[in-house]
Amino acid sequence: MNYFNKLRDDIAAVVAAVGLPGAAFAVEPARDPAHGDVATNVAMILSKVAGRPPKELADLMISGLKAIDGVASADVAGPGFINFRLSSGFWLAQLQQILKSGLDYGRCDLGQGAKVNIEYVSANPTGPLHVGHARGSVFGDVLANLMESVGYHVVREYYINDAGAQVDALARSLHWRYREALGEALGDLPSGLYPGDYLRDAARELIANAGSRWLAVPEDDWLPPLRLYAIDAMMTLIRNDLLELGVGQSVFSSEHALVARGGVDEALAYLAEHGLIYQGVLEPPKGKKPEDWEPREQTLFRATQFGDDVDRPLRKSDGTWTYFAGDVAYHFDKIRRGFAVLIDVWGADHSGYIKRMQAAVKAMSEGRVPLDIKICQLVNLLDQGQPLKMSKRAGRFVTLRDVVDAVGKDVVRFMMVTRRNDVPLDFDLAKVREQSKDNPVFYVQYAHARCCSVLRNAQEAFPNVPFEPAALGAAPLTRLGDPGELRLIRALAGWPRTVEGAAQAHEPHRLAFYLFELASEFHAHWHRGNDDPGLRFIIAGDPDLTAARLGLVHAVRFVIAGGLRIFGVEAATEMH
RNA sequence: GCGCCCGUAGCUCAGUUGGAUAGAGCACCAGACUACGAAUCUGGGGGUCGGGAGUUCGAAUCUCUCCGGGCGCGCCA
Repeated sequence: MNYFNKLRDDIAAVVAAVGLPGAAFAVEPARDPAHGDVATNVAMILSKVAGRPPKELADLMISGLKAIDGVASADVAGPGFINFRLSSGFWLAQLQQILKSGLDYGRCDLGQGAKVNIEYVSANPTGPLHVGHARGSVFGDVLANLMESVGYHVVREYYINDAGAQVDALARSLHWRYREALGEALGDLPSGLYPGDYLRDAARELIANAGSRWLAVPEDDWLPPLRLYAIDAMMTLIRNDLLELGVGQSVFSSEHALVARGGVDEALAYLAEHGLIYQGVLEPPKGKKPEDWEPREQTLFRATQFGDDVDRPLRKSDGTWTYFAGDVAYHFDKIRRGFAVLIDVWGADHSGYIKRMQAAVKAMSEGRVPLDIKICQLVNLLDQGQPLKMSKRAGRFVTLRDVVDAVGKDVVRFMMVTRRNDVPLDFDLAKVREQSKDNPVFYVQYAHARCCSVLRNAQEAFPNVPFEPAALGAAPLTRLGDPGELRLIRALAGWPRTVEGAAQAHEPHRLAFYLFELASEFHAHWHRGNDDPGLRFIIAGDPDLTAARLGLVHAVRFVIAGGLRIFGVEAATEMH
């Protein structure tokens, strides 16, 4: 389906036929349409290994290249590029392919069913998700959709950090609110506990379920059960927030459960067997020595053997595991579950942990399982250009739910992947409600709605002509030939390559840019019809031409809707 | 002090994994509606790709080094 791949195979066959060695060369869209449709650097790449000038090699191959199916012309240009122009028959065949594939155009089997684990969100279960979580949630979810669409078997996962001091604080916070709700006058909430009304709600539910049975017992007795109760309540909250956003992991892995079943011991035993754990003393960080620094002997992982800067501690001085030890065990578990690729989606504040985690995975998988860690930078929440103030300390922050309720899930989802994950993103509540080109969600959906609109109108104009995509595949598509129409077809035919590239790079934002550009091409072509009515899609009295052009409209609609489906965004059929 | 990320038009950002003359949008200027939906479109000006050096046929992209911004830096997760 990705015609660049097909052409590369054809070109490679010509290379072999003239007796040149194989090489990794590129087949790409020509940068300038004046150059042609497709360009390859094969002659320049081969010139290095063959020790002959690119031009000479190109001349050697040119007659073979011109004979490739679908190639209308091939020319040598510039420093040794070979530019191809593809035949109109070739482009019409692409269009037919789109009409045949429908919403599935662009799907492929690149991944060949390989198992990929994508872990995302993994927010601590201490409260509802805030707007900062939206980016990682959507990024992970869209990346998962994208990987599935190119043939990977994807498992979407959430790691619940339910084993540390934070969930103890959560349990104490719940107990405080519980006592409060049962009538005790407690005054201000002690520092270190979680404010926020959601725990008042949880306390009231607790009373409904358990009455006052946790009131008069010592902390050692109420803490473990209330911790479980609180984590469960918070995870319910979080899951519901995620569902509101259209995000749904299928696997929720509990750190507590992992530790309880000996996962940490197993992972560390594996590392110990391979001689990667030792007792040692770390140097203080240079130039920033903490005031309370004391040399301390710790259990360390030899991360430096796998590219990290220092060896990393696995055990705290009180004998319990560090967070890193738990994460090592968790990734060991993922490796043992047989994933070929691991992807973690983290917030920017965790970027300091990338190297050590990758070192651990490299060590535990003997270099076989790549771990790609995608860092999501901050989202600057604005309203009409003004930053929205939030105070997490006071428990007042803009929740994910607030934002989804305000602008809708489709808008949040699309906007979160309109930037590369590793650059900060401005999210302006006023702007995304605008119906203008400033608002990319609107602009893309508007293009789709226009497609739907013209299809409705056409059916009214020709009540007896079948305009379904299946019928249009056989329509006289050769009636298409206007340069604007061919531009659109070329743009459409580039979709599979865009999907493949985005999937290989784990960069879903590329799809957003593609869709914006495709929408732009479509709007532009639309307006050519304003200036020249002969270019409109619906031509009264010419059902054949209308049918051919509606084939193009259907194709645009399919690609936009298929792209939006990867984003998990509805393709609107009308704008209001 | 060290590590990672970022630095591209006045602003917000792309740049197809090293390719040809670096591209969009916003803003600014000049135009296009008795409409297949003008919520849009057409044209114009605007650049030392943070600076410098290197690698090669060729660098925004790779290496080194400075400058600037963000995040992080042994018992927080």
